[in-house]
Amino acid sequence: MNVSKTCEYAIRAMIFIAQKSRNGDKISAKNIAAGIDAPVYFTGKILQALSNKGIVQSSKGPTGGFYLDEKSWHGSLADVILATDGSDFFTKCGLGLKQCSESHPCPIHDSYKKIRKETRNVLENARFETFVKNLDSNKTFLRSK
Amino acid sequence: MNVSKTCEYAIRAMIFIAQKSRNGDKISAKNIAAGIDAPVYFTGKILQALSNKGIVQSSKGPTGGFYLDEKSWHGSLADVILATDGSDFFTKCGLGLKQCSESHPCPIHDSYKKIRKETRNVLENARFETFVKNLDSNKTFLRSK
DNA sequence: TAAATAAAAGAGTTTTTTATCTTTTATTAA
DNA sequence: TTAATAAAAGATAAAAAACTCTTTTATTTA
Repeated sequence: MNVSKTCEYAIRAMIFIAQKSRNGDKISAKNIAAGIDAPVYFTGKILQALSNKGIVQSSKGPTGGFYLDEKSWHGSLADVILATDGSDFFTKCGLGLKQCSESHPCPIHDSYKKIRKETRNVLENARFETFVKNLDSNKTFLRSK
Repeated sequence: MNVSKTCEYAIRAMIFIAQKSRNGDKISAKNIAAGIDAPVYFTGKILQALSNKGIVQSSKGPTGGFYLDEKSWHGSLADVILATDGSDFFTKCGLGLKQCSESHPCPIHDSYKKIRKETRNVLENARFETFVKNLDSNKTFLRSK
């Protein structure tokens, strides 16, 4: 829960790309930003980072843009969160204590463990492909304006 | 998951106060900061805010300090998170979409709903009083140094 | 092969969060 | 009734996150 704003844009962008690039199209950062109602330059930077980590694919030049290969198409929300916010999201001590571990736990260690297990499970099984159908039929939405 | 640093200090402070003020003692911001290895002035500010919201009690002057009344003693992690990070933590759309709601959901609405239910449940039932025993017996810890 | 297109890279700026310091107010106890 | 103590309040400062702009590199197609 509570990912960075960068990560929110990243997830929205990924779901948008999943929907729009199914047919082989490549989508420009500009069009993605417009499609998810996000700041253009910032979206570009975020996609650049995701591309470097192999979460999304890209190609330069005219007809270029961002798209998903077969592997990325099956990616999950957990992958995006890991790429943008780092492994801290899934592993960091809830109280920020460096020495906290299974054998040397902070007071809320067990509570957090329970939450994390459920969170991780849900996010790892939430794949981009899952979301496209509901988007296509307008049961869900991505852009405000 | 992933609360602000302010909230991490707040929870650590609250658990520390719960442990140390059981016998009626009042604990100064200075001693609390030392006890949880947190920045003194910042801890003071955080406690001030928590005090304004009734999460913790305080009194000025010599022998003054922070303590918990009967009601606060039974408080939960959810109370602290709500006070420091606001209701967004429990209710904000996972993609940051203002218009997202039960009847007009974003793509990941249902996934987040599931995570939130578990998260909220755990945090509301994680009360300060619960943590004191394990701290007393050194099964858990709060300060690094 | 030149013009156009789009991502990559790099260098800012702005805003928010985290953290510090100083002054004021309240309370206690000598 | 004054000196000491501790929180409250207010004003900055530093660091991180969010966001923008410009230049460079790669690619396409006319």
